Amino acid sequence: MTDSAEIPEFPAQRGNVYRDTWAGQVRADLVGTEARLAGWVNRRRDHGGLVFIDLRDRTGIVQLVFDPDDSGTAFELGHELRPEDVLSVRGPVVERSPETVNPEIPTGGFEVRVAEAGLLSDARTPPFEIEGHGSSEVGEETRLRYRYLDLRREQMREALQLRAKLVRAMREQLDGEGFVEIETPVLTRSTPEGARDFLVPSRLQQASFYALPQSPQLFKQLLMVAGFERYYQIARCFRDEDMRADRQPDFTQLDIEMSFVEIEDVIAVNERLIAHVLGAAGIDVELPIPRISHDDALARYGTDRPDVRFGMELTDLSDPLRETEFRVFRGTIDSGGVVKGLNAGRRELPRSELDGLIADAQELGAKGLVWAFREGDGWRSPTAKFLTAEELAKLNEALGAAEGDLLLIVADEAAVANQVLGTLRTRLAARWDEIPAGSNAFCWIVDWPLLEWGAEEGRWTPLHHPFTAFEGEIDEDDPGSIRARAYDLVWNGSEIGGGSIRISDPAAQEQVLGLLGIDAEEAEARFGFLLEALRYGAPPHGGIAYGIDRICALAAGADSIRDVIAFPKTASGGDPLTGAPAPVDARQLRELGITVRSPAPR
RNA sequence: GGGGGCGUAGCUCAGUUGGUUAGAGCGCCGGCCUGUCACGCCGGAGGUCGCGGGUUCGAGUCCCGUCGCUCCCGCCA
Repeated sequence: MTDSAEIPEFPAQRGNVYRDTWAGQVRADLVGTEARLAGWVNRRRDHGGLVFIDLRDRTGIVQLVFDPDDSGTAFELGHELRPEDVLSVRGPVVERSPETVNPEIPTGGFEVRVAEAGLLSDARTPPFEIEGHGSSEVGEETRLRYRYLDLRREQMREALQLRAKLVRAMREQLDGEGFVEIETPVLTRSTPEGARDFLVPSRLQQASFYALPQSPQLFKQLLMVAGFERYYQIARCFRDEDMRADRQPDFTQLDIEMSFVEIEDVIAVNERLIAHVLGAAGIDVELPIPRISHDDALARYGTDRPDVRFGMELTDLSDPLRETEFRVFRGTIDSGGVVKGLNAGRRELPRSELDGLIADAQELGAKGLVWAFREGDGWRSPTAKFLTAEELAKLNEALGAAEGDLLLIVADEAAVANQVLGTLRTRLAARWDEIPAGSNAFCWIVDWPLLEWGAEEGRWTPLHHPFTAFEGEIDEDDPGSIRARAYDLVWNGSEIGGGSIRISDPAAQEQVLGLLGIDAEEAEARFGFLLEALRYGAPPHGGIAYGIDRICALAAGADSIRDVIAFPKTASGGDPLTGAPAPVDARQLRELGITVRSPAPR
């Protein structure tokens, strides 16, 4: 942060009772003027006869000098100050003498000599240091318990301010393209399908419940029927599923829908949008964003959200091995599975790390993992003895293996092989620094199947949602072959957005619901309002929804979306700060007609 | 629902094969210090080793249970 050219824009503070200058604003142009600042004591360096205080506000840090020659009373106060005390000061901005300049901070060439100071709030010693000592990170639970202190840290201040900037850029771009921002309800109706709903009991209609929206999907389609044509919303959404580093029970979506559009129209608008939004974070997006078909993504990267910043693509080795005598491979192929390989490049790995890779593969669901190093025309590998020289040569060729390359091979059901190798691919690339630092790669995943067979449910289930439009006619005998008019946007291996053209023909909608095992009666009960609306003149329409938390986390370089959410929840859905979720008064429950057995209400 | 990791001072952590009074850095408190910026120097306080039970002459350490945090799988239309 030594780039003094970049002076952030701070709101004017003239006329404010406590402050006319932000800490981060103390620069050359203020030298010789008198400034009033207010903020928190970041650090104190007390030299006995001279006290330095680093004053922190939202914009940065500036050094205050408390010198008895300037003001005896202020000096006395300076002596008493402790970290996180809230302070207001007045005094001249001066340039520091050359030997006292601190090149580490933007305001390091200047300081404020305090003529007058007031303690606005006496702070208790914080449970952790706001500006810590580098490497040691405070535990997440402690951070969340005192989130208001955690948010004082530079990293969190900047993350939330970046988030605000990105959201502003979203509105700028969409407003400029004629979109209308419209709010949809948070208390709405459960439309079971997909994720588990959060339910809210109705007091006025007991035994009935609202559901919090998993997305504004149906409302935005109704808005298209209503003729708004271009809609967006920064929408809070709720899903009662288990958490991850990139999943919270409540999260924020940029929800967009457009009428009279086809895939190309939606993609064009969204490429401009994403370029503008990420441009606000200083990230260049090269347009057009490349497209990869869903099948290709699985074949080459083992996942429908591939990280395309690096190669190490997967190779299907089933063909060269179709006649092999090696039972592990042959058996898998004969029973409909695949043998897939990954050329991890030239590596020297000790046996212990190779064993570790096998353990990783097993943890991910594989029965095992074959490793090999190309050596001459064959392999150095425990598995080499089971394969003929001819097979080894074919495999080396298929994998593009050069001398010394490490080859990793999984034989399993296609889904397992892809999951294992796809995960190892990204893990190993990260471990071996194969991902160019600071690089960004985007891709659209297109040409999705509409449905997949849900073995657990024993029926076909949508890959996106039941309102996704499809290509051509529906083949009732082969639902798996139907292609969806859907697209996902993937950034560095994270799915940041997904959408589709929607079904605007009520008959087609009923047909798809039928494939999902929802008959006309049930469809009417659950989605009747949508089907009815579609009968009153629905334009062709489609849209997309972005995970704002994920976009911000990626833009901020954060490992978890919790670092770009002001008050996130823990992995068990709790908030250590407020104590939510919590029992409620017995009276509240009585009013709702709810009986709770355990834990006992207060 | 399943698997991995973690839980010791306010914070971040170390703690040997089960063995005397559980340590370090930072922070905190007191003193000294007029150019520091992770200020420095001297001194000091601070512990239910997550919680409960068990084994043992003896448990931070071993066993069982439980709670919490975290990562992953399942799940997330």
